[in-house]
Amino acid sequence: MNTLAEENYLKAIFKISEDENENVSTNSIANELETKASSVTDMIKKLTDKGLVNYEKYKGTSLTKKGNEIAIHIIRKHRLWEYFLVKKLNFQWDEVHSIAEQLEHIKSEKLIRKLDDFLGNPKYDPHGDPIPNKKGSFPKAFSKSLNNLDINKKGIVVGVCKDEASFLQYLDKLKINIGTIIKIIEIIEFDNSLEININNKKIHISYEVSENILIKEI
Amino acid sequence: MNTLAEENYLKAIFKISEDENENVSTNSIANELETKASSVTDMIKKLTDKGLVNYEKYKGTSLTKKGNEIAIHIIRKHRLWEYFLVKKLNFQWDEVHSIAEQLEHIKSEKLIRKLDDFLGNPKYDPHGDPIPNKKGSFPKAFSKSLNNLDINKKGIVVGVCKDEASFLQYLDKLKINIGTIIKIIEIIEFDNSLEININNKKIHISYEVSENILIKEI
DNA sequence: TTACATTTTTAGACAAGTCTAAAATAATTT
DNA sequence: AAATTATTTTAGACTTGTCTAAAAATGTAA
Repeated sequence: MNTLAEENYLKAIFKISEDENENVSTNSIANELETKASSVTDMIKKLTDKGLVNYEKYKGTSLTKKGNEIAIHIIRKHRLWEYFLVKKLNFQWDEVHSIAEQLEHIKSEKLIRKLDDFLGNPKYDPHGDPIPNKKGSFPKAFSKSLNNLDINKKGIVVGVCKDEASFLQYLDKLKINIGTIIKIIEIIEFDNSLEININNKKIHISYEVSENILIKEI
Repeated sequence: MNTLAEENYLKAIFKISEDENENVSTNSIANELETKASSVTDMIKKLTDKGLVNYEKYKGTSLTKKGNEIAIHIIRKHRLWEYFLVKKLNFQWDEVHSIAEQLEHIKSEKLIRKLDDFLGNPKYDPHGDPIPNKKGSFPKAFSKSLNNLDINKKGIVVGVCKDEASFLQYLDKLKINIGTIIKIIEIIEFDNSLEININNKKIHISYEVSENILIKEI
């Protein structure tokens, strides 16, 4: 059984590994967890002893098979709880992250199995992120970021890459939600920002925003 | 904000205070929490500094108003989660205690408010224990222990005083549940055990069991 | 390739919560 | 009331997870 701190480290390493494909650096973990590099080094040693990460001094860290499985299981729990909070308790999608960060550490296999069934075995969480199944395999994501959509093409929003409340609230304000249909009208070369069409209204969004919206081409 | 350990101490003190009406002893807390008296002394000092308990060396401990409120709030959360686990996720009543012991420490007022509404603002948990409302007041319990019921009288089971899995499973085996109707046939003077009638079957239970079954006379 | 900057690790300290062993106090027995 | 027993507290140590400051390794630039 792993402690809360250990679980958070595994999750952080998993998250960083998703983007960069090499060993993750000590600093990037420290950054992700808002802690100090020295604390990370200490914890990494402990996780190495437990066989959850591969680590060589000054060379960075990667998850072992076992560590990866645990990380995925925590993500599964996190996303199932987020789904519960939004779909059953009527939370807004920007409110659930911090509560799910607590709930994801509750230890009971049976609880998660039963919760999954109760929710109807959902495949995607309220942010459009795939929910791994019991065995740890993710449903395929057919999405791409909005900034990769061509001009004049239409896409349907299936998720977001950022779960900061401020970002999600901004999307709400723009009336962008899961299921919203977006058409690219113009790509401003200067800063890669976009003119897009939503419900027959033309709006302008920055490149950074477009990067963090996942769409499926239609 | 209080730590998990602090919350468990407050809960333990509350629980002991329910039975005995005086200051609770250091040893009784140690016993309840399966820890050592010296650890209790240390923690009690911390809780005193935080204004959550009244404490005088060698004289025992009691909850302050503030400490009492926190304890009741944790009990509210525990019982709401138990209700959720049994009524929504179809857990057995003997399985939920340890999971609820984890869930009760999740910090979010909004979560509990929404959970309460989602469950239909239940007044009693699956063991028949009253669920305090937002303001911390308990619904009145009109129950008494089965051993206090007179001979030839009938009662309906409304709760239990013990939530050990072995006890609850034994009750299941005897077909005693919330709502079961019990009639006292004979009280054996020698050991205060009881002959009782359930669904027209005569069975024999020990005094210890009868003590831990709550009934309402009918 | 030497010098400087950045990253990472080590060493030592600290807070929370626990423990054991010993001392202090309270309760009980004779 | 003195002696014995039980309870409670203190003192000091340990673990987990964190931190700061300094040392070591690595990376970059002239």
